Amino acid sequence: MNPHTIKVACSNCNLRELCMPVGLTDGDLGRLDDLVATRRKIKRGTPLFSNGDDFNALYAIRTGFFKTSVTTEDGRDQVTGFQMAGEIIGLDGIVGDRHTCDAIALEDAEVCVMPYDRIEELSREVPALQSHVHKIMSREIVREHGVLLLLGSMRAEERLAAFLLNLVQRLHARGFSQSELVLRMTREEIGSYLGLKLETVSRTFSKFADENIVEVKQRHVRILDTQALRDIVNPPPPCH
Amino acid sequence: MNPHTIKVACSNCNLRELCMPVGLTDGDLGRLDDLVATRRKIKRGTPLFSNGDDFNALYAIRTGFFKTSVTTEDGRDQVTGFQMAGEIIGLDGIVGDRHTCDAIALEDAEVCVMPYDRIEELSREVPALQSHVHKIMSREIVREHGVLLLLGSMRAEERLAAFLLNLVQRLHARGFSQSELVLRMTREEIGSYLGLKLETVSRTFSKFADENIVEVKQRHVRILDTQALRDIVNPPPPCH
DNA sequence: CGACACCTTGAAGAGGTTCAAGAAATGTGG
DNA sequence: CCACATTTCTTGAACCTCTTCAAGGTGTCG
Repeated sequence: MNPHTIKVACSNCNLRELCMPVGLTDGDLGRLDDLVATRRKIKRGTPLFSNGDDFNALYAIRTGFFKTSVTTEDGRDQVTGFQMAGEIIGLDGIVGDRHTCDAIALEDAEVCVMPYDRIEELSREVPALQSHVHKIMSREIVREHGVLLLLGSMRAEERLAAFLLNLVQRLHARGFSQSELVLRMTREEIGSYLGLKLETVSRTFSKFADENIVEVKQRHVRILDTQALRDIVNPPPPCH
Repeated sequence: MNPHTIKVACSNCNLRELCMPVGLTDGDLGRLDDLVATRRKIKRGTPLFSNGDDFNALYAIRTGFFKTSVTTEDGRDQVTGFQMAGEIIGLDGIVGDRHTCDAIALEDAEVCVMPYDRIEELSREVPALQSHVHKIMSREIVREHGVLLLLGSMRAEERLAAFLLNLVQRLHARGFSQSELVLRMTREEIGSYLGLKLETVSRTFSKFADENIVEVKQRHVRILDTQALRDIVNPPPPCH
C-alpha cells in the first residue's frame, strides 16, 4: 500500500456535515466508515488524478485546495472548477471508467479515498446515502450551469465579481472570514476558469481596488464592499 | 390524470438502447416498465418544466427536440444545452427538489415520465440501473466540461464548428445524415448557447458558406467539408 | 395577403487580447 | 541568511474580435 495513506473513520470527522450530510441513523453512520478506504496526501502542484487515469474512486477533500481542468488535443486548457475542503471530486470518471480531467492540488492536501464500488454497494443498502450521492452529482450539474451563464453572458468585471463572491461564500461556510481571503490560484488559473486572460484578471482587480471595492495585495484579497460586488454581478434595476 | 398522458412500456421501445442501454436480464427488463409512469406530449414552444417547478421526475425524450436554459434575476438568459430523442432531461432538479432551469420544446415532442422515487427505488434493486443512472449524470457533467472549454477558450468560428460537428454526430447516431441537418433552434438560441450574439452566428455561417465548408439556407445546413470543421476546432499542428 | 418572427449584412464602437517591459514575490543553493 | 533565478503580477499601447445599432430581406402562419 502507498505509504502516503492511512486508515480513518468518517463517523467522527468534523467535515462530515459538509461532505456526507446525510440524515443517518447511528447504525448507518458506522457503515459509512466502510466507505473511506484510506486517506491520501497530495503535495502542492501534484495531481490527485489525471486525464486518462483509471477511475475507481471518488475523493472527499479533507484539507487543501484543488483545481480541475480539461485539455484539448491541441493543448488548450480550461479550468473547470476550484474545490475546497468538504467537496467531492472525481465524478467525471464514472461515465467512461476513466478520468477526463486533471485534478491538481494548489496547496498540500489530504483526501479521503472512497472506492466507487463500495459507494454503489452501500448506497443500494442505505437510501439516505443513495439520495446524497445523487444530490452531489446534481449539484455539480447545477454549479456548471452557473459557470456556463458566467462564461456565456457576463463581462470581465461581472465574472470576477461573481467569482470572488462565490469563493468567499464557500470559505465563510467553512468558518473563514466573509471579507478576507487568500487566493490559492494564480491570475492565469483564475483567467482560465473565467474565460479571460491573466492580464484582464489583473486589470480588473486593479479596477476594483481603485473603486475601493476590494483591497488586493497579490493573493491576499479583502472585500470592502460586498454589495458593490453583488451589484456588479446583478445590476440593480434603474430607479425611475 | 392529464389527458396528454398515456400508459406505455420500455421493454419494446426502440429507443431503449439510447435511453436506458443497460445490460438487463429479461426479468429486469420487465421491471423497467414500472419506471415509466406515463408519456407526455409537449407542444412546440411549451415548457416541459420551468425554473422553480417542483421536481419529481426525470424525462426521457422519445421524439422532438428541447433546449434547456437558465436565467439570472436581471433577466439574462443562457441556453445550457439542446436535447434530442433518447436523451434524459431534468437532472438539475435532484439537488434542491426544484428545477433550476427551463426545458422548452423546440418542436412538438413526446417524453417518457420517470418518477424519481421509482428510479431511486428500482435502482437499489437493479444494480445495472443504478450504474446507468450514475453514468447519465456523469456524462452530463463531462458534457458540460466540454461546453466550458468551448465558452472559455474558443473563438466564434471554433465554437460554431464544434457545435455543428456535435449536432451532426448525435443526429448520425440516431440514423440521420452525417452531412445534412435541420436546425431546430434560432440563431439567437445558438448564440446564447455558444456565448455569441445572433449576428455573429449569422456572419460565421456566411463565412463558412463562402469558404465552401457548409451550405446554409436558413435552418437547413449541409456540411460539405467535415474535415475543415474539425481543423477549425482543432487546428492541425503546422507542418515543418 | 399582411403581420410577424427570423435572418443577413454593413459600419462604427467597445471590450478584451496581445505584446512588451518592469516590479514584486517566491524559491533555491551556496 | 543572503544572492540569484524563477515565477507571478502589474501596467501601458496597439490591435483585433465580437458587439451594437441599423436597415433591409426572407420566410412563415393565420
